[in-house]
Amino acid sequence: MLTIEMTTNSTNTGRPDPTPVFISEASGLRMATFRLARRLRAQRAVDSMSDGQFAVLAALAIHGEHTLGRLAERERVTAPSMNRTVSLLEDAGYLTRTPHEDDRRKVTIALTDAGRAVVDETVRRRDAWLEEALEGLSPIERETLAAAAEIMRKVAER
Amino acid sequence: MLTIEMTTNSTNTGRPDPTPVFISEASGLRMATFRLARRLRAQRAVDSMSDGQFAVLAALAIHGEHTLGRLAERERVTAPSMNRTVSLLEDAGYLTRTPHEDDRRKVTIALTDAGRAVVDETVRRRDAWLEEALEGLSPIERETLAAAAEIMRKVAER
DNA sequence: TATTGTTATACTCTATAACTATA
DNA sequence: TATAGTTATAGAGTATAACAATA
Repeated sequence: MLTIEMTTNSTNTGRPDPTPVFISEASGLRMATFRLARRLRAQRAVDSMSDGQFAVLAALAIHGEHTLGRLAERERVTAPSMNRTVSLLEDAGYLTRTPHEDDRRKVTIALTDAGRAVVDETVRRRDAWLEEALEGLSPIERETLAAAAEIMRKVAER
Repeated sequence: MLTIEMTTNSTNTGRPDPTPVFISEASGLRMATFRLARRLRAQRAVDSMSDGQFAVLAALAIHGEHTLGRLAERERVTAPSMNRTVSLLEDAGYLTRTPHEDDRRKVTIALTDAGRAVVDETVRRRDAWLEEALEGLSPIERETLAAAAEIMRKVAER
């Protein structure tokens, strides 16, 4: 895989840019992705819940119960940080911490019904907001977005 | 022909879904947008800088100098929060705080060359990462993403 | 001895309330 | 009196270091 040197910014030294069209594509997609993500993130079930807290609940909803260490690893924070977040969510009644069956050093962290409800309601609001927006588009535009979503997932996973 | 991968809600209660295709489109786009945004956000010039700090520098780079209040308003945080972030960025040499010309209660906050360099380098890295990913795609896939970016911006602005 | 989780401590980022300076 | 910014204080979220329990 070859590396491309990009010079799109305002500190351009004057050297001509070899691939102007591709650069424009990347910048446009980057900005559009950030703006749409920001709008979607604003749609929440519990307004006082931070993104980090919600991400933990969402991970448990999608991937099932975790040990503390695996949860910290998945969210890319340290174990003490995750321990603190988990404690707050436990106090709020959104998840439970139970001793692991086999290895008693570990704990099993799982969603409660209340925690699952928060995830479901947040997902519902975000999708409802987006759905309403999609309804204002043409069929071709919607097909373009659906196809783009597949490609974006592929790109994000590389 | 593109197949949309269904990612139904695992807590579906059995209630019939009135618009399964549209919801699938929305869910797919929502998840793809969040994942790509997360990957892009990880590409930074200064690794220790928080998203909030970088957002301030980016706002100054895009929209020019601000008073403290306008900057807080734009980033949707309180004036004391923004004041603290601005103080840290000022200490780090990324922006300057100067008295306002007309109204001496106000301060004018502007990027330094170092601050602009951080913004430029971060943008460069994100676009370079994305550009490399785009190179692995077909021309049609790239066209789809370029068209989708336009639509996503339109959707985000509604 | 190594691993898993937790506690101790510290710094950033957020907020609300109170204060200073200026209009 | 109202506005712009700042300071005081507190809670959330992050980290590293040290500790306890278990394998």
